[in-house]
Amino acid sequence: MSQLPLDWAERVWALVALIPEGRVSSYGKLAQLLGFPRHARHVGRALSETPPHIDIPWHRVLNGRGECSLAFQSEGWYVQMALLRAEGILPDDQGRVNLTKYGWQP
DNA sequence: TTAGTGACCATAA
DNA sequence: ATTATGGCCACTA
Repeated sequence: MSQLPLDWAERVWALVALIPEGRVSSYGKLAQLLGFPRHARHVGRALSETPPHIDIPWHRVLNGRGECSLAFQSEGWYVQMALLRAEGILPDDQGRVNLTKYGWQP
């Protein structure tokens, strides 16, 4: 299961669950909020290991440039794009989300 | 033990 | 605007 300390992953999931519909955040931002400013990679890792029964808005987490960090046009990429569009978050011409506009702060 | 990798990021040209 | 570079740290081989 979790290759990362379980408490860490659970903190990530709990924080992601707080992101309201129509807003987004980034890996680095979440790591910062959790008190580990340079651990962005571990936020991504925790999300990649989210068990199916944990229901959180993982699609609201993008990289620091407002882009989807999943492989371009991969299965997950399409899913994330669709979920974002479904809640009114529309990427710009470059396929990116404006973080200053949609970015979430607790 | 070392080297490579990754749903990352800040900074510098 | 874009690339390049160095840093980050847990995991794996």
